[in-house]
Amino acid sequence: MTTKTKKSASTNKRYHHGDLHDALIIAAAQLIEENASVDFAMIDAARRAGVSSAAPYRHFKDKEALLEAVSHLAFLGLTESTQAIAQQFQPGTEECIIALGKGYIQFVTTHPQFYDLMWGDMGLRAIGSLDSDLKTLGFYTLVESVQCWCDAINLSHYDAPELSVKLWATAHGLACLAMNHQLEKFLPDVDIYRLLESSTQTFLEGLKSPASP
Amino acid sequence: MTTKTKKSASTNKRYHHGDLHDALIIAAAQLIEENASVDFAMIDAARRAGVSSAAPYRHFKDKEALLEAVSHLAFLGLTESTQAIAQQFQPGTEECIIALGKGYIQFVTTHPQFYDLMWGDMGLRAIGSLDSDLKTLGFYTLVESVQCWCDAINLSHYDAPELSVKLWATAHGLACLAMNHQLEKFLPDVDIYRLLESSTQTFLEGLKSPASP
DNA sequence: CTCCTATGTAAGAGTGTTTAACATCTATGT
DNA sequence: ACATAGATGTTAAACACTCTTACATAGGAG
Repeated sequence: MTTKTKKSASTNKRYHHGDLHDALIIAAAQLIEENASVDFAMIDAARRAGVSSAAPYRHFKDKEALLEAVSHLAFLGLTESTQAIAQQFQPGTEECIIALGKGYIQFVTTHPQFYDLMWGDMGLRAIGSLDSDLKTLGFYTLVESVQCWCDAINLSHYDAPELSVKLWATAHGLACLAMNHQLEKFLPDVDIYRLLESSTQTFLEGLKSPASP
Repeated sequence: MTTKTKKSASTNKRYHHGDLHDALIIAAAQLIEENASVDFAMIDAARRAGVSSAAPYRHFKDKEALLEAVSHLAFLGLTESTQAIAQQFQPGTEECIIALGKGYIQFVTTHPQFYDLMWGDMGLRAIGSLDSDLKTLGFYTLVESVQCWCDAINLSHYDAPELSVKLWATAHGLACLAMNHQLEKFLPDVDIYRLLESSTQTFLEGLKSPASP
């Protein structure tokens, strides 16, 4: 025996390890970050948490379930970041809408390794319960701001969710292209945030134009 | 021996199989399509081509090399589709620009299994030689049309590549969101092509507005 | 015809996921 | 306290997949 009783490193919520469930999520997130890929090894996450290779299966049905938990964490981060930004700006202003877009791009591009988890491969399958709430919260923050913008300049005939999807798509697309190094290929030394800003401004300008659908 | 000499099914370029190289690419593409994932098994591609599990490694260094070849095929399809569309419309018209966007969305969303290969995980690493030419051809088709549009209505002070990137980003973003079932979640019964069309129109309208950067 | 090289096969090493059987810890009731 | 049930963790091994090595064979050039 090695007398490694490991009594109370952290809050002693769980039995043996203390909190293997969360420790595994954190370990997996770290490995994904380090490898810049979701293709980490289950056994490495286990080792990093200080347990044997089979232990994780007491907490997660399989590797995909662990990935889903990490995905949940990632969406939590995005949602929190979005809401924090919304509170720093006057809702309904162009600045607010642009800031939300910039924040989105910032989050996505600074965590490229989480992309697959959030929108890629994984997004297509699985992802059950958390799907409804967590994934939509951030979007409705944007919708709220867009609705305010419409009301403020007498354009209430527009459908705020639809406009929001269009704005979201542009930010999402720019973030994707940036992560794939497409932006720098066609626009050397481009600033993605400036791109989003001017793009959004042009779009909003178009909405104000008399020749709008 | 099974007397399966398989003499001349296709052009007899290669020795034993005839053309294992291409047969493997096709088999891999099929498997990716069927599994709706790039996570196919090398041995299955080999079996489908009628050879042993080690044979593919005579033609492809590893699995990633085979995936890269499939990716090449996918980009070829996208490029051809884009150029075909460009030829059907008067360059420089809004119809042409919108059609290019619709074609892009059509290609991406009808081949969702190729997304990872083209823009996802794989896109980030590897992908060597084909990167420069094939991946850019389609884009420059768009740039050309945008440039014509600018010239046609005296807006030549705009940077066509930059505008093209913005338009591309919107189409790309919409396609991504559609594949992840985000569109239908927030806009039930939405038509993504109508969304792209109105979005593009609004953007172009914004460019014509006097209050443009 | 014989040899060289491109191509393919068989077998297995290495890596990683997951399960099964067994061991140990914590909580709970008495 | 103490026993016990059930949750948590360990070891060993089954299974799947990638990729390598050693050997076999086919077809063309001399």
